[in-house]
Amino acid sequence: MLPSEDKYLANVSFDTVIFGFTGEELKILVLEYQNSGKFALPGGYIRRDQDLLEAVKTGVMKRTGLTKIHLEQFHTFGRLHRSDPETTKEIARALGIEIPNDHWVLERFITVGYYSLIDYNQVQPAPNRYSDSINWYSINKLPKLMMDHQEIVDKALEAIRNDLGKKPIGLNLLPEKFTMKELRKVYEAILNEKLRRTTFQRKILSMGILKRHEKLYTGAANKAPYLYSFDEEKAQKH
Amino acid sequence: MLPSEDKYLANVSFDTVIFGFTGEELKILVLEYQNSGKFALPGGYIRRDQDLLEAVKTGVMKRTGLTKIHLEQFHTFGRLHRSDPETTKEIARALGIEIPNDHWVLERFITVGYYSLIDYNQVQPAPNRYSDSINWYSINKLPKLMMDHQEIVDKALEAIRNDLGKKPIGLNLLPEKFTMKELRKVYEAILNEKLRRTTFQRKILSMGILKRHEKLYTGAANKAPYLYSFDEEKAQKH
DNA sequence: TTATATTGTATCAAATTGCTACAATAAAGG
DNA sequence: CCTTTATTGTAGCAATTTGATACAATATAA
Repeated sequence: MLPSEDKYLANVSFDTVIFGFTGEELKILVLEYQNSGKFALPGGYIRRDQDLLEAVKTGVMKRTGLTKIHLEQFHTFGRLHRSDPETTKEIARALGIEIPNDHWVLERFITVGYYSLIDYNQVQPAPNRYSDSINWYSINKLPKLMMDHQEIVDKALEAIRNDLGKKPIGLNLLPEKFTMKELRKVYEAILNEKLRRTTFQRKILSMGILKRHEKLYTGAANKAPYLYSFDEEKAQKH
Repeated sequence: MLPSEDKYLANVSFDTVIFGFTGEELKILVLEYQNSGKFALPGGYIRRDQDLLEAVKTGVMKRTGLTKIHLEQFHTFGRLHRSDPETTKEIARALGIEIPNDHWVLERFITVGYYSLIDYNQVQPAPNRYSDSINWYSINKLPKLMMDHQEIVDKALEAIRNDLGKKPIGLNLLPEKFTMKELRKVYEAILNEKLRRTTFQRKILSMGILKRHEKLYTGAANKAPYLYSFDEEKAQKH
């Protein structure tokens, strides 16, 4: 069943770069379409009765199973030949669907890019009805993505690196309570560079947005680190 | 004559916040539609055979007469009721045009926001065929703008403040050669705060992106300041 | 108890920024 | 032509922030 023209806006779509952190690496969710072997970012169309942001939120919820989702819009891609009707047709054909040549999904699309930060361990990735699978791929070892999706990923990374300096968005990639080392590892993975342990700790603590909790006893033969969480009250004041 | 559906993408538009600097104040270009007295940002639709960026560039060229234009995309606005068919109808009616109820320009639009920085003194603002006038308005004394255009201006300001810290975009608001004081005034107008004269000079010069030229003798009874220009070669190295 | 790995902070050096001072003008006015 | 005035360019030092090292405080194993 092809999506109906009455239900969705024409010529506009969204794509999302959904980031997760394994403890070591930064990964994103990539869809693989059945039989055609094409890799793509999760995305979709915008219903005519829905906010753009709502549409994106709903899309990410469906793919991740999460309800509370951190989203940031970072860029809109509007190059003339960025979307490609041939690719769309191929994917459909591999699914046994024939798209009429004048169908709206074959028109040119301008796509709005969002990135999302989620807790890797809470996610049950769910493929959509057109795709074989949805899987985590390391940011450094992505398969060849269709159309301009690699460019979208690159821009998302640029945006998140930029935002990291201003808001403590890195927190969204960790569970509610985390150690200072985990938080630092997140920053290192995003910025792709080592950070000084002591300077990092001092800087983050001096922002006054973290609440300190009990210690975490891992069983390792060394001093146990404290657990921290994001303190909304303290953050408000600033 | 109403724009043809064959020629333009449906449901997507662009709007531009065109900044100029008078020497004291930051201003933007605002259109006023004939008879209806509605104020709006310059914007337009995207031709089906044109890059989004090209469409925006062409639009700004038409309004300003300039050919070399600095453009930055900053946000895309997609709220469900952000565009309003009643407003569009009113504007058309005041022009003596009746828009059929099923016409595509009355549909919902998602709009991509760009800001542009131009040399105030080189501009000959030109109204489009639907508008009475196009005028400079101080950023602090804008008329009531239609639909969500005030929100678009606010976001543009936020974006330019943010970008200013990274790239020396402020230069685009001045003629090719400028004094240090002029550049500082631009920064002050954008950030809406006073900056220390000596610290500003040291910081900008230490970036190593300016070329120093001859002095500017204004006739004032004091030491003449040097003129500077942006040095692309030096900037490349960095 | 001792050894080991890691954490939390203190400490001091190095770099950056804030602030003040002052010499160097460009023109006006005696 | 000498003084006055307003502004510019930069030096110099204090205050703050960041970089780098050191070290005491553990949690567990041996």
